[in-house]
Amino acid sequence: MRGAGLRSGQTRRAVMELLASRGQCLMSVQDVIDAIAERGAGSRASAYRVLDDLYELGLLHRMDSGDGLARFEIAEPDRHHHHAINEQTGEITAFSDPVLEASIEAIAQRLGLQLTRHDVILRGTPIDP
Amino acid sequence: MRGAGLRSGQTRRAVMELLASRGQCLMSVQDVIDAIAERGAGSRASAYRVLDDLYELGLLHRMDSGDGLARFEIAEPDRHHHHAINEQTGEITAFSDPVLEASIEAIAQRLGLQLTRHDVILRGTPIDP
DNA sequence: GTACCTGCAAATCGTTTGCAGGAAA
DNA sequence: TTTCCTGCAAACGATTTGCAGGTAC
Repeated sequence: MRGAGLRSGQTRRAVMELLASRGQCLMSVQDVIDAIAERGAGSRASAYRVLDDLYELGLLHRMDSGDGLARFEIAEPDRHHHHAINEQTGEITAFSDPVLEASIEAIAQRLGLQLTRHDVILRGTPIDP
Repeated sequence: MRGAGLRSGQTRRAVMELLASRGQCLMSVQDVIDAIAERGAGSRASAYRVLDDLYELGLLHRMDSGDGLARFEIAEPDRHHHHAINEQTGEITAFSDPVLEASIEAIAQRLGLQLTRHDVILRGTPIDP
């Protein structure tokens, strides 16, 4: 981060600490703003700027789930995963699957595409056992 | 469509004819508005309303690609597919893959999820051969 | 001391909605 | 002739930007 010429302002520090502490958990920008506000730091504009900076640096993952809200979570390279949305509750859970990844890899190769990113979003309702 | 109590207004007809003629091709709402405007029909508001109606009926697929624009294409049940985005040109191409679908199916089962929808979006740059 | 960061408020932009008139059935 | 559809303009809500002052280094 320092390498990119970024300094350590209060909002940036608060956002990074927040997301680092949450792990694989998508948060909407508003969630982030509320959370850092509780710590007594941050404005809406700064939150958007910080999230965007960190995303550009590849430190965050971003998901646009179709409800018009951007969501972010910390990028942990060794914990690659995707998300499933419970349409009844709106709850988002993470999952990972090597077969899925392999097939995506194969498709990219077939398409002649050097992947920079890929997203898989599952939506559905829980099956009562 | 008639079954849902919908009538055949000029905007609705223009949008349906447009998307039906395009096939598996995502169009942004603005694209749709421009296209039907050329035919001398349609307003922004009606376009949004019509697209939303048709989407609710399951006649259209919708994709929110992260650039803040909603895109639609006609839903052809026997032509299930996903999309790959060329990050250099913004061009969107469709692809389908049975292995991918099977792995998604398996994941949903493992998660105890009755899928209502699933999206896969690949982003990358073309590999020069 | 300089360049970056922050907060505020105003501006943007895609999308939605209220309303009154026009059209389909 | 009832109900739905349309267009216009205003409203909305998430995100962005201009600017002036504060802060990291």
